Amino acid sequence: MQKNKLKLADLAKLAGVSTSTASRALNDSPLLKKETREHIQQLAKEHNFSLNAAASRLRAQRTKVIAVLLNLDAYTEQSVDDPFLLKVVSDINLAVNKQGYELLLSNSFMAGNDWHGYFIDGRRADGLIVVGQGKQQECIERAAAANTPLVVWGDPNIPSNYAIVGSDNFHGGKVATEHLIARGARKLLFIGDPAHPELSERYRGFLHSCNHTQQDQTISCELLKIDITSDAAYAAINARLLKQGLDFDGIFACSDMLALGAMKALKERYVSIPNDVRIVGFDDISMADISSPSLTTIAQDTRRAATLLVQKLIAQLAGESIDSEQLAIALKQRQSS
Amino acid sequence: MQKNKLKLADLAKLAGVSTSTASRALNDSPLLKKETREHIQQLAKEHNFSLNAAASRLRAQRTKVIAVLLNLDAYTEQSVDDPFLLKVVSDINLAVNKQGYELLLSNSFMAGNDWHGYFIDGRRADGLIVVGQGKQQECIERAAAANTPLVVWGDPNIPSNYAIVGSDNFHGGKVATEHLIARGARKLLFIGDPAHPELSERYRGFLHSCNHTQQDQTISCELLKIDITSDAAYAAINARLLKQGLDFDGIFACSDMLALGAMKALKERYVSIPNDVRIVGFDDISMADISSPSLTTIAQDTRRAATLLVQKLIAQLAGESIDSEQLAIALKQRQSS
DNA sequence: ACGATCTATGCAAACGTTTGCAATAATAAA
DNA sequence: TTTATTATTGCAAACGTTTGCATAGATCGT
Repeated sequence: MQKNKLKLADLAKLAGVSTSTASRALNDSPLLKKETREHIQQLAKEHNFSLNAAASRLRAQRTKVIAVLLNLDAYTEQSVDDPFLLKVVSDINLAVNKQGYELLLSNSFMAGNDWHGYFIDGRRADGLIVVGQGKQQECIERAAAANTPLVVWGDPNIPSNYAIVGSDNFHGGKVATEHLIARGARKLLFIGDPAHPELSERYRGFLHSCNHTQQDQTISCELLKIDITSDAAYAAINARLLKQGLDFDGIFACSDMLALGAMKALKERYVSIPNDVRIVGFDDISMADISSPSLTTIAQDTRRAATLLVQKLIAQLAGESIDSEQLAIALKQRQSS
Repeated sequence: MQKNKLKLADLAKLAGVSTSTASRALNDSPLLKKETREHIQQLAKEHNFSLNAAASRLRAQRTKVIAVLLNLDAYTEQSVDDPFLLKVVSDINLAVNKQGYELLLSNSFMAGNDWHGYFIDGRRADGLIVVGQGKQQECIERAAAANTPLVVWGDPNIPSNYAIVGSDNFHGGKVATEHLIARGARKLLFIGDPAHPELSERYRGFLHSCNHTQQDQTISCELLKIDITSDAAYAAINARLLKQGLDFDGIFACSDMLALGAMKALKERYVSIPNDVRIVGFDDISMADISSPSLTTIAQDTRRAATLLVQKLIAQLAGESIDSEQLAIALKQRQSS
């Protein structure tokens, strides 16, 4: 706990070089002779020296920080509780660190409406990863229009002036629904809220499968529009069973949490899964495997998504122009279907 | 997208004042006349002006950033996916923002061993919230010894030279176990890993209840030491049932995820919950309520914990000395017991 | 052996704020 | 009126890096 923190100049003096040289050494500049560089780095280690990031950022006009913005309409004042979303953040965290960047975790509460001003002009971060397109995309579009280095986790099929990385939600919806039908379901329910871009694509896939599957029997499909919380799913299925009885035999839930909520309601009313009702979720959160019956679901490759998001953002920071990219999904069949 | 970003001097010129005045206006300095202040703030809004945080931090020697450090032995190279931990982070995020600070999400991978050097000397953050005490506390202790503003989420009963906020794990363990016994369990199993400080306290509570409960029959208790993942719990209970049959009638799992894993194994072997085996978890993650049977658990007040962590840290930044604080836990009885 | 090219380092000027101190204008006290 | 006090504002010096340019040896081709 030395009282006087070392500054670069002090370290330089210790090494008998100029501050320029010291600076270059710590930044691995190829201008320096290998010995000089290593000697200074060694010295820095010994003295527990660390650069003043504020000064460095000011001078270099570069922060080496990536901001992750949770863009969730509903949760403005509320803490996030969706395990899938948090997994995405966690994976992004890892990917960001691997590239030598730090992660500023933010949200609309802090950033306000002018994301470019807050993050970029404000020199808080070099670029932005937006998690979730949200119901209205104005803020993202404005930021993109202002040339903010920016990548979005969302549905790559949505037309946009910014790059999006995300799963093939339409295909995921299709696959899930085809699977339900293949497993014998004929009266299908979609639960979720298609107002969200990604969920809307899943719903499109659902409809597509319902309408295009060749079967001897006709397939009926229905949208049960609910808030995307497990509680809402539980309540909705519960109410449905009470009012109309069991008039469906397959559920495609737009997220695992919804599926689990629905399953709880079904089990409480002694509806057999998967015999009476087959059910498929989306996301493949860890609970999908632990629940019983375990939950068939559409897995998203968040690990790879995170890597891509960060790679693309960094490419954009380097001046390259980047494109959206779609990730393949995978059906994980388990006991619920 | 103005090409030339405004700097404070420009804004000042626009307002017809000096940069000093402009600076004070944006920082709500009481030195300024109210009109002046508001006029400049107004102007700043109009022009989407935002201060350069790097410059500000350099000059003021203050970052207005709080770093949150996920201190997890196991997860060094791996992304976190414990829903409870992520909920804690999310609650901290909220609390941090409410106090006007930003949140730097970090981990041992970035910070290395010299936390004081990295965060404080490096001017990346003003203070540190460490989530999880980890199996070995050297890093925390060293940082605390270096006078790092620092608060830890952990068990407040652990002796330490730093302030800890956390639940009363011992009492939680006691209450959970007493409840199991009250519900008729006699042969109790604790699953988890007491090597972690918090879990060790829960285990102590477990033992205490087993040994001090007045009952006609004697209570047996046993530690089943496993990794703290739901998979491990599933595997362990599964193996146990195969090898020794059902030789227990109550489980206290040191986390909900473990409890859910255990429940899955029990259900697969047609052990009735709660008739044959009562089970209690810890944390009260959202899945506890959704699972079926729903899971009795010890709820931790993460919302309040987050608020306290941030408050204490900020108090410490202001020079006050702060103490550890223990939060009450609450038994949530559900169907599993 | 001599200019030309290259390598390795130092000098000094930014980067854009905040803030102690001085200065001036306005008000109160005498 | 004069002086002491207070309320506002401006001046200019930091904060600690990075980096374009200059410089001085070292190397090389002829």
